Amino acid sequence: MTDIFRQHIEQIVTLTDSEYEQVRSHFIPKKIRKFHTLIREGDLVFDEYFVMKGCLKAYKTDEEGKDHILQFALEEWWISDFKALAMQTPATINVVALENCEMLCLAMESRERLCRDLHKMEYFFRKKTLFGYIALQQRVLSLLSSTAKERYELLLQQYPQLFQRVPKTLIASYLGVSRETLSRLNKS
Amino acid sequence: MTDIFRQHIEQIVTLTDSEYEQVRSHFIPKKIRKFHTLIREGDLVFDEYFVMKGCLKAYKTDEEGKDHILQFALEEWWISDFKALAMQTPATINVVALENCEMLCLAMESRERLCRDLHKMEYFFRKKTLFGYIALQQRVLSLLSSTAKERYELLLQQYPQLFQRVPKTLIASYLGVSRETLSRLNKS
DNA sequence: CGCGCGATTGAGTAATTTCAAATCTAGTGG
DNA sequence: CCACTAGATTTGAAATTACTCAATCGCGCG
Repeated sequence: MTDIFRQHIEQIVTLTDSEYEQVRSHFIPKKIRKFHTLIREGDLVFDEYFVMKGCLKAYKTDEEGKDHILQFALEEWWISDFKALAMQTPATINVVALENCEMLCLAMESRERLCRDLHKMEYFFRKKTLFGYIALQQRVLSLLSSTAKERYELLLQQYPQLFQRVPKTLIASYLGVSRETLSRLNKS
Repeated sequence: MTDIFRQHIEQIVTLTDSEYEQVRSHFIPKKIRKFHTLIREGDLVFDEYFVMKGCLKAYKTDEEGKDHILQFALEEWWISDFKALAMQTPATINVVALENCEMLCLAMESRERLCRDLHKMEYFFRKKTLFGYIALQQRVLSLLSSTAKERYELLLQQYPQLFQRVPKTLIASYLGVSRETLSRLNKS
């Protein structure tokens, strides 16, 4: 089998087989069924997850009960409540499976130990985090300076698979508009 | 003198004097005057900057000529066009001094070399980037789920100094509302 | 004193939201 | 194969919100 996890890491650093075994040994497979919750608001969070198969959403529910999507995670994405994980505070978002999912679970201590023991992995996580930071800067800029239609088209272009797999309502709440407005965008 | 740069790093990793000298030797002091441009859209970007004194804005101008603030940088903040720096593509934002500024300038190769030579510094940059990522996630969530008034009050609470130092117009374009709307928020 | 910049206010306009209803679609069981 | 149902999407109309543009205000500085 082609190991998408190893490939994912080796896009950034090359590993010997024994290094890879060392890395892999810290990840624990985990499955979760469609609609089930991986992280619930208020929970303490100890792990982050690499998605092998399936699709999840991380979202926050506001006072009025409306949901706002912080991120989706398809195959080869990482997901968690990174703030809760880093600060060891209760989760402020929910993470829920949109399909049956298979993940690799990495405990925070495992990540830190990997980074300590394998300089390459500290490099890997630094780069990965930097790319995430850059992507979020782009998202902030697009929230500030683009119309909903432009944001929609950009997302469609960047992640066309997403539109086959998640309901439009969720796309709307990722883009920051109501589902009715999103629907009307397609027409014009 | 109290070295705010060393303190800044030692909030995350402790360094021996000689390690600190090694780190410090890669940073080149740079001054820039109020209203002058550090990075101009279209430039190639080779450096990132640690602000010792002063205040800058990173912003994008849209097709209609309106500015949108991606970030401010006060003392002890880092600023650059991180996307342009990481990808070695032309800058898509401008970085301009709002006051006379003193910075420490770090070339990308110097950062990578520091990370290679000093595992502690790779750890430092990984953590720093993670905190930046988390802060941006919070900003995305507040853009999606909070009213302009709530975002204003959060910013005021987190960075009260900012309001003494930058015009309200810029605060408005950071929050994603017109300056008139921001002005009316204070009243209600 | 008067100039200029930033902030505020008012009025009209444009865009988005809300709420309700209608339509479409995929999956289920007869 | 077809009818039925639940969920998702679309459409319509009214209400709300934010925007634009223009005018005014307030303050610091020469």
